[in-house]
Amino acid sequence: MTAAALHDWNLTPDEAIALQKRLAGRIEREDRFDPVRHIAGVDIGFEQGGEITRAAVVLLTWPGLTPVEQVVHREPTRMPYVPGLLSFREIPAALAAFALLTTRPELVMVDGQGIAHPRRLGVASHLGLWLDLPTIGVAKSRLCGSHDAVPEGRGEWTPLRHRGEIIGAVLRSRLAVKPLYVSLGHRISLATSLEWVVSCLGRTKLPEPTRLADRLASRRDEKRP
DNA sequence: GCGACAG
DNA sequence: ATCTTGTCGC
Repeated sequence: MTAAALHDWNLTPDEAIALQKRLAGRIEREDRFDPVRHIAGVDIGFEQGGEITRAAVVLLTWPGLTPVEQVVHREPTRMPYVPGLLSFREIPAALAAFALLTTRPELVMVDGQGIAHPRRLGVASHLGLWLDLPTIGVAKSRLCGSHDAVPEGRGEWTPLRHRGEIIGAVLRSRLAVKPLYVSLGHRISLATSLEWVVSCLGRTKLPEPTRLADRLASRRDEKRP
């Protein structure tokens, strides 16, 4: 893997798919991280009809989940949304936003899939590889795989399977609300990922890191004070 | 060949 | 993702 290839985000669909297959082999599925003092939440939003990409990162303390830093990076949108190739549309902006942080987190939650992806390299995994940090994918809907009905109890979950492999968990974060699709991104196990997501749940559907990043990315905070 | 399809 | 009003409920 050359540095040039890793830094090229303007690939053809075929090249992007080939790159994902190679990078997937680098994903670490077991826990390997330092004591957590800060957790970051990342999400991307769009402005001006999609012409501008807006990346937001929020840093929260652990424990306590108190927001202590938040950054936003805007840049021209580079490509349209293509299922399976989301990282090539969002990661460049996310990396630029991360570069603005003054403190480096020990854990990152990303709005999107981790390895619960056709080629096992969703945006959370891809970003984890780039940041070389533990990441967890927290998606609001399914990209691939199938699962049984999710138990109704808060915190309960059922495995998400794809081609005979357990690629994630469908978690009931709130009662009577569509479940969350949790999958390991990088340097963390599925079991630990679930523990962290549940630990970061407030009284809303999304865990705090992702919820706050979501608000900042879509400017919901300034629109609805 | 016919759907499905993160954000 | 984004566009959008009211409305039901803790």
